[in-house]
Amino acid sequence: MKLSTRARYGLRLMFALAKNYGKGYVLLKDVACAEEISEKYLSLIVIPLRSTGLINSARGATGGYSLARDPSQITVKEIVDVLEGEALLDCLKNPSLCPRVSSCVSRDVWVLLNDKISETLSSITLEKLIQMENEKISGGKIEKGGNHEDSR
Amino acid sequence: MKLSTRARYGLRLMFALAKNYGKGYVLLKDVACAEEISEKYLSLIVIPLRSTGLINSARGATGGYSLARDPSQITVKEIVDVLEGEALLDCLKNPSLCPRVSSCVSRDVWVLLNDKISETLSSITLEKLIQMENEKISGGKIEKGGNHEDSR
DNA sequence: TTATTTACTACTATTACGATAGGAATAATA
DNA sequence: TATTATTCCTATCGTAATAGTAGTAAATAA
Repeated sequence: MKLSTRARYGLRLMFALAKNYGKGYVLLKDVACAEEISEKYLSLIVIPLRSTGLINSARGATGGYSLARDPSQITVKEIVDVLEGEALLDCLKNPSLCPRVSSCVSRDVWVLLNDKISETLSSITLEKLIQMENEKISGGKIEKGGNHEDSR
Repeated sequence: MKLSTRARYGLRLMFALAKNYGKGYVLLKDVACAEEISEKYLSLIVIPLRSTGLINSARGATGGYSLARDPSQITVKEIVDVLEGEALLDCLKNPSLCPRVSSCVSRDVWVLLNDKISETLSSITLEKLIQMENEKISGGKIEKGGNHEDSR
């Protein structure tokens, strides 16, 4: 039940692309630098995201990556599924793996949990994340009127 | 986001103890046999469950393990937390680990997910699991008298 | 004493994870 | 055409976690 860095980095990458949606390609180098992630490592993470059709890519000079769909049309679940695999447990997708599936109550727990996770992650789109960040910035900074230096 | 076998086996063990609650000690050997889990491996899993106070143990002949509390008072969350660690991510419990915590929107996603998982697992007690199994059995078998159809 | 059980410690094999390295393919541009 | 900048592909590697085995010590009821 630990979250892999793959998924975490992947989400940050997708978020960066989302913020640039409609403005052309984004360089992996720039994302890697801004997010302080190894560019090489990020370049591995990006591959499944591309082959699943979540992002587009263009080689060569002026190339880069861009979101394949509007940020409102991409959920965190899609990203996590690609980078982490869909199921919490193999017998969830593949019941034939275990002979005791039909009578297994503990499996029912995991099915339920898996559904809850899916539901939660499905409800969060990249657009929503952008909104969250905006609210965070305007909420954390000068709140109308009295101004003071922003921390950091 | 894979579930470890530790947690899965642990839940099955706890469930077995729950079904025997109030009837004395259960032998690890019996659980291991019934659940087709290596007794040795199970004997490792049982240790943290004991030291957290979820179960009691007694050595020697006529010894064994028993649930420390009523099945209605033990949630799946407690079991999972013991065997798998509480947080989906280190920076959730320990924000100081990451300098970008305050501005990190993706972290907010994981916080939200973590809460949902906790909430879900907290809502399932061992007693509930016993009920689920009973319904499963009576639902799958012949309905006595043919009166009420509890279609779950 | 003996049989039975938990408790403890050490070891091992396998896999997954996080990361690095080097170069090939592609495209813009000078 | 040569150069440069980028994605793309494959291979490798060290470390840690996971799943599991093994052997022995300690406790306890009979």
